[in-house]
Amino acid sequence: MKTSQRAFSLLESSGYKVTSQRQIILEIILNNREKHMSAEEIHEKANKSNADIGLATVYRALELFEELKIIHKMNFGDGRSRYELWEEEHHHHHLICTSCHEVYEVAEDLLDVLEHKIENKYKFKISGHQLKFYGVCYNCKEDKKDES
Amino acid sequence: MKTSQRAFSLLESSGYKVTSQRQIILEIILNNREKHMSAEEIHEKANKSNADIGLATVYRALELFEELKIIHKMNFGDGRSRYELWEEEHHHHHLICTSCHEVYEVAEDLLDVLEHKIENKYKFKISGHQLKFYGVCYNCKEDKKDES
DNA sequence: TTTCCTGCAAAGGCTTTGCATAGGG
DNA sequence: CCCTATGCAAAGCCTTTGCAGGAAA
Repeated sequence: MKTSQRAFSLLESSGYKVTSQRQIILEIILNNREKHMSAEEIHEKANKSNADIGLATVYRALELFEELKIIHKMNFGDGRSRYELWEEEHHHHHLICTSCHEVYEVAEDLLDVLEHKIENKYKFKISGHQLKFYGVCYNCKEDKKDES
Repeated sequence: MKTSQRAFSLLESSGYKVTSQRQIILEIILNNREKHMSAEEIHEKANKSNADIGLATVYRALELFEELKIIHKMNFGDGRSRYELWEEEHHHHHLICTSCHEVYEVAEDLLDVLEHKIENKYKFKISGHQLKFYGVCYNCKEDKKDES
């Protein structure tokens, strides 16, 4: 469980306290990689398996984790923010199904060439990116059976 | 002013009415390409130069335009949705400065290869994409003067 | 005339904030 | 002990909705 160690020393060295609530919240995120949970969902999970944590505390912890680059806030267009581990090189993309609204992760990155081009042409120092593809996933294709 | 013609025939053929409010709202969007305006900003502009349009009407028009693929709703992480013309092949990306929060547009696309790869590997039929780069823009670079 | 549209205000949903208490270092 | 963190409830935003009057077709 390296990630949590790193995260907590980061908290300490930044002058923040390692509270039980923060530990629980981070643990939930770690145990649910690739789930893109909302604050509400994290809150529910926390209170299902542990003591009572206030929703406001969840929001404050998430804000802090984001500031420390432990997690990433994202938006998939459903009106609430979703969170994901930062992952050193968080070089993956998301496929969002416009039919069932499922979100899939894609390992490929391949944006390096494009990034360099943009950095030079626009004099813009890139520190991160977020790429979403919209479309219809395998499970939602009408002609799914024909493909067997 | 081709785009608005196309938009209004689309409205009619879909059974919606061409009202003055919808015309004004679309006109504002057309006259402010690349501005990524929020509903509130469109509302302000509308009431500055014209009669009174309710904010709810703006939201309803934007929702309709999005459904008809006349515009695109996006999210730049500032808590409100922003809108942009659909533009047949809306193949451009956004540079978001983490310092001044300005949003720039990039003409390059170059995602075709990646898209095909993903379509095949994940059996996902892609219909659109959205790519955001985060970083520091030219105007916010500290070493700006050294580069002259 | 009929049906859809608009404005207003109220309601909704997510997120943030104020304040008194609890708890980490 | 001191100072930050938490919980609760209230407040803040952005967005959506209900409803009665108004405007397209």
